[in-house]
Amino acid sequence: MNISTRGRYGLRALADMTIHAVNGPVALRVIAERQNLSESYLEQVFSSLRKAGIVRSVRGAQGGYELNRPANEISVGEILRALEGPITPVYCVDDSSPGSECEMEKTCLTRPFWEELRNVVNRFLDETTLQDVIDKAPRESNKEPMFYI
Amino acid sequence: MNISTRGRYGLRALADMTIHAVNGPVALRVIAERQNLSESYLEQVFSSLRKAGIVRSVRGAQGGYELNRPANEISVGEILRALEGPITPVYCVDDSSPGSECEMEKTCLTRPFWEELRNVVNRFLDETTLQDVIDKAPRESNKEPMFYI
DNA sequence: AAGTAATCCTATATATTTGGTATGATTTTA
DNA sequence: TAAAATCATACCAAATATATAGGATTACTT
Repeated sequence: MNISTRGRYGLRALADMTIHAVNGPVALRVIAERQNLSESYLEQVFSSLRKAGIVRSVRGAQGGYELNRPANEISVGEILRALEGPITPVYCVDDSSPGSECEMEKTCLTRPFWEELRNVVNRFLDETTLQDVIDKAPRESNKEPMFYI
Repeated sequence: MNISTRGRYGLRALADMTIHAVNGPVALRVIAERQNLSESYLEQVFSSLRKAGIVRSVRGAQGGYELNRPANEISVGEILRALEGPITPVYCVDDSSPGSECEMEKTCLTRPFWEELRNVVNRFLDETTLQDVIDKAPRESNKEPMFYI
């Protein structure tokens, strides 16, 4: 039951970017340094976020990334799904990708339970926004450089 | 955000065992056959369940496993934790194993969020019992052999 | 125009985890 | 004594995660 580094780094980097955005885009180099993450790895992460419409990029010198929408209109579910794929405790209750249905769907003893767990998790993730994440973050983290989770 | 086969097979095997228990222990060979699982792999799974006090074993011919407590007194959280280790979306909010604390605990931007997610998941898992899982299972599954999730 | 700073893209490498199999020992019943 | 079961541990192959590397492209600055 684990979120990989893509999701962890991605969410943390987004929170960092949002907090430190003054005006104009923020370069990955800056985020990577502040959060002690690999810039190259963040590139891959932000590529996914851009393709999902969560951030937009500005290329060239003085470029970088910025949120594509206000932080309170971006759910954590959306972010994690962009980075991790469908969030589901077991693949067989992933209703997002047709063809992934378990063949014993109708008779499986545990399927109804897993569906419920999936719903509990996704409901929470979809109700929580990037802004909520930031609001819950400790104060000091807005001032000093962070290190890795 | 995935539960591995240990947790999936384990929960399904337990549900199967509970449903089909008449009196006396059920052999893994029978469960494995009915649920189309590897008996050898189930041995490892049930070894963990036994050490966690969820099932008890009867050795020798005509032996097998049976629940160590009524199904409505065994939570899914207990089962999954025995098979998967601590259920936590990110390792750094695993409060069960001391020493695993993230060093940036106090200042991490995302830690409070991950803690909340961990709590949402574990609350649900601890509130749901093996009996609940069975009660939600489709009727037919009590009669016919199942196949794998 | 040149240099630089940034994103973008894709291939590759390495380490870890997962999902088992295999082997044999031990225990108990028939 | 034979058979049926748990118990314990070692091992292995494949998949996945976690990056690193190298270059191409774009745009700003001087």
